[in-house]
Amino acid sequence: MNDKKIRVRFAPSPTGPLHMGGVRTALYNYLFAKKHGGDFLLRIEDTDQGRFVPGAEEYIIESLKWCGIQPNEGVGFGDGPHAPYRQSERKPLYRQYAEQLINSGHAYYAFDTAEEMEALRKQAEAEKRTFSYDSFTRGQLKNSTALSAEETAQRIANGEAHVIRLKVPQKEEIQINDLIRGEVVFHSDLVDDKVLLKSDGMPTYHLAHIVDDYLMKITHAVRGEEWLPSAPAHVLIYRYLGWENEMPQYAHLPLLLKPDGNGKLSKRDGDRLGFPVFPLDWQDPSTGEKSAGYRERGYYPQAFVNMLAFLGWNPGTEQEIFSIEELCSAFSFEHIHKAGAKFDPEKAKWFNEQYLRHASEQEIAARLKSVVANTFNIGADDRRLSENYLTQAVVLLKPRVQFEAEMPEKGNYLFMAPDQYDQQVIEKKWKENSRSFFVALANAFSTSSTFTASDVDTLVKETATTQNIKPGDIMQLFRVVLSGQGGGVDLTGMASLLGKEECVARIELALKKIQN
RNA sequence: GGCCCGUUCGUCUAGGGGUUAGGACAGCAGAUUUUCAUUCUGUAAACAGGGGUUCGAUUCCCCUACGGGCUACCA
Repeated sequence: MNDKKIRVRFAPSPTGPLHMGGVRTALYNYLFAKKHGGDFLLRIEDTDQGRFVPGAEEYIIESLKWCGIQPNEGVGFGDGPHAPYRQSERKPLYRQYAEQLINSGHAYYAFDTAEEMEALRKQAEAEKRTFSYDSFTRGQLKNSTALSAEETAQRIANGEAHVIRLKVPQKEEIQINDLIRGEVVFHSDLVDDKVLLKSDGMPTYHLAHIVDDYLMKITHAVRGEEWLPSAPAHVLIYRYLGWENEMPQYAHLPLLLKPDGNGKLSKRDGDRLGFPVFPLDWQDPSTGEKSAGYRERGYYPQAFVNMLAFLGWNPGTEQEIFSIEELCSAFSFEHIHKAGAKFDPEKAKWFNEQYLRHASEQEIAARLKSVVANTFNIGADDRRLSENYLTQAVVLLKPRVQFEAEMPEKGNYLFMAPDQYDQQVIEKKWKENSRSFFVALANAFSTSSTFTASDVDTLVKETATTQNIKPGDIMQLFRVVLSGQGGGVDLTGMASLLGKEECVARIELALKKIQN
């Protein structure tokens, strides 16, 4: 068992954009596979034709690519020895296994219609019970355990719609050994007769994932905790199919919870609290409804992945910043916390900030170039678009933002002269001698041969002294004159970057516009 | 309702029969700074409750409470 090659899968259904919780599940699968030199594959569980959403599969693939969680086998990733990896394309495979279960007496045909089931459920609800299709009720329902063999055969021969259900035994204890939770015991009396094959001939998740996991030689099934209640049915299916020895080890992951209040994290929470719940932007093809993605919000995929990894897992050390390679070697199921994790959008930003701090200024500058050009309408040969200028701008801006995309807006004064000036600062700091100070400063700038940050510092202080002003009294005014704003990047660094001519021009502009 | 899983600072979590219960985010205070940040320092903040077991429980067991999940011909 232990010498088998580790094979895990991520098996989402294409019913919409991939939720960040799903990405985390994929990530844990990936980390576990890589840690043990195993395989990680992507299987698309599209057995519900009614819930299929166009574009969802592509979205899943693109999301995994963006995150750097690359399957080495599966839909969108070159398939592999077990193709196809899309369950709808494997449809003919499943019926034989359902029939095998019927033949061995572990499953049966059921002819109850959806309407009949609905009525039963309503009635039970009215009596404050829950209807369950199980070992206690199946005898009174329309299925091959209750009907005669002739009638069953007749109905099938007539082409009557039917499903195949698992025949769950009474009075058995079903134990599953979960990698995260240890031994969990269920009583079979409380397990319902799950539908294995639907009336449209498609398998349900229960049958399909088992057949595929078996055929695809999956060794570990890592999935969300919402699957734990149906795990005993899965154990039974493996057992009755004769595959119990090949059954993968199950690991049920804790869920991602809402930041406030209770319940699992949903799309609504993102809208309500203003953070993305999905890796990429998504627009619902039928409603046109849009959902924000981490990528478009400006998150680095590495930061997103790092953040996700720490939601329910920890390395057991105090290190928090991990590359995906480091995550691979540090990962283990023992360090997965059992309780659900409330998602904290603030911490997510913090992770991005950490990656931003360590990002290369040159690379950020290169990425920002076209945005800056467009935003400020700057021609290609302008010095403000030079690598050097942009890089210096990034150096100044980097410590004050959490996302590199904030930089152009936050540092707009590095790319264009202000058109208005912070009135509060002007009123408070502008004195009768201010005008003469700036005239003198412009003069001093003009005659200076070099213009480094420390040159600016010296020139400002010298001018202040000759004008009989304390440097502290004009520093913020100087900032407003140059940028229009009372706060911002390092002042002398900014002046130096803007350059002598631009500074002089901005002083003259300010002198014209500020009336005091 | 039933079944299953869970419960350490506000949040993510470490730890584990004897600890000053550790870290991070957020908060607060201070230092630095021309501003806003960054950075640094400091600070406040937790073992849900009750029973056991034990010389000793936050740690092990049970109960309760609370939270979560499931209870479809959805996954």
